[in-house]
Amino acid sequence: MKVSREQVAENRRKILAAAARLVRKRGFDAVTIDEVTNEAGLTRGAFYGHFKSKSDLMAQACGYAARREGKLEYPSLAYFCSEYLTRRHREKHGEGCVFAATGQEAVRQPIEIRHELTEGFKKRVEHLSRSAPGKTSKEKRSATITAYSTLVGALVLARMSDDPELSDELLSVNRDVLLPKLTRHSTNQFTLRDCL
Amino acid sequence: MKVSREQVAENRRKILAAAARLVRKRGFDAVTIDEVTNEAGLTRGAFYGHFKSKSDLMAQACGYAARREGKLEYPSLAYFCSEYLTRRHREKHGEGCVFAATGQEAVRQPIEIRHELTEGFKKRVEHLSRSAPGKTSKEKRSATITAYSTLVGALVLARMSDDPELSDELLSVNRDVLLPKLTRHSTNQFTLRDCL
DNA sequence: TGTACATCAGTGAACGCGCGTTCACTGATGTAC
DNA sequence: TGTACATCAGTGAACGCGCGTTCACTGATGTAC
Repeated sequence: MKVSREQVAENRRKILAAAARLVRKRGFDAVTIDEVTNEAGLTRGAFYGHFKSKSDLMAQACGYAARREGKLEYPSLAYFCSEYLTRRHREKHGEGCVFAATGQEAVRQPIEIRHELTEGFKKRVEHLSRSAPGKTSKEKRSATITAYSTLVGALVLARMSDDPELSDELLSVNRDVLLPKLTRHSTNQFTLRDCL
Repeated sequence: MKVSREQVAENRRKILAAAARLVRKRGFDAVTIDEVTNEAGLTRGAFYGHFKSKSDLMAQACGYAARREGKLEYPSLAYFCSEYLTRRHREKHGEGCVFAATGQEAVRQPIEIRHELTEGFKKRVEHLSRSAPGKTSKEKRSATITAYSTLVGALVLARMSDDPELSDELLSVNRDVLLPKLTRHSTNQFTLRDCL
């Protein structure tokens, strides 16, 4: 049956949020239209009124997740790293960093998906660079890129590992190496709670 | 038709090598039994004489790739990093680092697959630690783990990026940050060519 | 404001395709004599 | 060493299932009067 215009917008938003969660939890190939629409409280058939195809949805969901699902403020790089390398983040497969959760699979996905992720990553680097250590903006950017690379690799490897000790070690070792470098010169404003 | 015992062993080896290549290139879900057996010069039906199931093959293929496909010598950590962060490695989707190529997807795969990757990763860290900077073996291990995390993250992000400049930047920035740290104290034996 | 009806978002069955897996068959291997 | 035959690795058709996508239908919305 027909629904109100507000309901249409709300349904679309729900599909997008469900997709952004499920693509990180289950991956591009494994997530199904059924799962996504059911999580949004709809049925399969409603889907194609909102999106052109599955990969269209995936691209938009990646963009949504990469833009931190609409959150406007960014945490400092130091705080971001400190929250990133935690058991909590490692366990949150549906809500964590979209680059660590889908970046590697995205290589084999349509260019639209890679594009959304790339643009999201650029934005994030720009934001985080502001609070990065370094005298010039080039130094700040380098510090951010290396830190982010380390975060993504550490999380991917920690999640991959079936040995809990190794997994914890990956988080703690990288934390010990990374954090001192960032807090030394940073403004140390550990105020934001929504960094992931 | 029946084939000789040597041919059976050779066929099995070919299937394994093809799977190790294709799983890195196409991912666990996307690679098919058809692709693998055809690349090995066989047909679909021959498969179940060699492996219990697709995921059995995937686990063995991951173990095979993680053990560097039978290569015995390990390069130094510095040389390993220097070869890792190259355009050549970024482009070699089927032959590069198995952790960067499949680690993130492996999270959603059967435990046997994760186990093979984890054990392979442990072995590799142990080997590379020997040539890592640091006074104690704990320091060497920490340096190796951080370096490897950075490598994996950098390669995943570089491959994800649809912007060639950003992709190159991910390689070069991490290279500039990582290599000086490793060569300062290392033995500098850049002799091995088979590090990936 | 009230009513009649055209619109159209959502439903759920159906379609088509691809893939993992099975199986009856083939014919080369390798062994028993 | 030579031969007859049992074994069994590989073949390719077939099965079953799941998933993306389509479509005829339903009934609530929202507009024209």
